[in-house]
Amino acid sequence: MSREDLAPGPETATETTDADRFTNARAIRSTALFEDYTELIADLTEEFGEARITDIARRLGVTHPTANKAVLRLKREGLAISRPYRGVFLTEAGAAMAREVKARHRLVVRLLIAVGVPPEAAEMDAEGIEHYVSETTLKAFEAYLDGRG
Amino acid sequence: MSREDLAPGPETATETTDADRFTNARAIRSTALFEDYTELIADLTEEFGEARITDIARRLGVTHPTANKAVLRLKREGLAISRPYRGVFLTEAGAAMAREVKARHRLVVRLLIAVGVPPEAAEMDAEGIEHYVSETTLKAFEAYLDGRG
DNA sequence: ACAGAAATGTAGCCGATGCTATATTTCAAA
DNA sequence: TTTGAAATATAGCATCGGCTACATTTCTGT
Repeated sequence: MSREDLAPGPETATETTDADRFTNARAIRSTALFEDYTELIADLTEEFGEARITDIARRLGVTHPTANKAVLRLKREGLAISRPYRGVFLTEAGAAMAREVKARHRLVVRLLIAVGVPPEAAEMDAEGIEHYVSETTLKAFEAYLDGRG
Repeated sequence: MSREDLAPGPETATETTDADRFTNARAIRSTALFEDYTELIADLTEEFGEARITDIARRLGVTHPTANKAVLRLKREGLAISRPYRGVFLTEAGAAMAREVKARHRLVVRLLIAVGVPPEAAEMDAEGIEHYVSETTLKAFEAYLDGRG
């Protein structure tokens, strides 16, 4: 006996299922770390002219071996480049991701503040929320902030 | 030479640092899965009187060994109980988590829709966002939805 | 009652993401 | 210039969360 026989549930035909949503969330979870790293490397490069492993690690609150391993993955994915014992730099793809993430971050913070969230909490929560905001939702946020919401 | 010497940055004294935010986000990431499972087990129990591994797996879009392992972790954490080859049930702690998560989920979806996000996108994005919404932000959402925003 | 189907459990693999401990290299100051 | 400190790299460990393959148990229909 399958449960669908007993209770088809609200979803029919082409609707989005629970599984779709969870699968989507899992996919995002796996890219969130890359987004954090590219954004941070962009920040550090702007501030200091380069992003050093030690600084990356300190800003993220992890040990440097952890940061180093993550940078290896970034390089493998074509998002960053670096030479041994030297700073890390973003590729064009990495820089593009960083710009995109930063824009999303700012928009999420602005929206949270606009609906009454204290700035400190908005910054804190945005750090996690930003990764899950879709293009559609982003557009809606923009419209809302432009007073058309 | 440490970078703090060159650029103290905006944070001083008791302010929240980047590292604090990222550490917070990582902590949440590690509980997000438990929240998904407890919420789902609560739903299935209400619908069918029990939550079976196969149904949990299908709803989450994972294989049953994956669901089984997660349930083992839930049991280890005191959030669920089960006997071999039988359905899974929440402990009081698990049920409390489920109630809390469900309330948060509904509130996030309502807020997203209120600021103009299409319901379908709101449901999709809420699945990830809900885990990162703090108590403070939740209160702000409530106030906003009550027209006091 | 029993055979086959369905559900559940277990073993073992993999990659991601954290850690500590230990090289190695670079940098800075005497 | 050289030497000690700082930064970086690497090795090895653990857990999580996904998978496939296979064993076991329960359920169901004849």
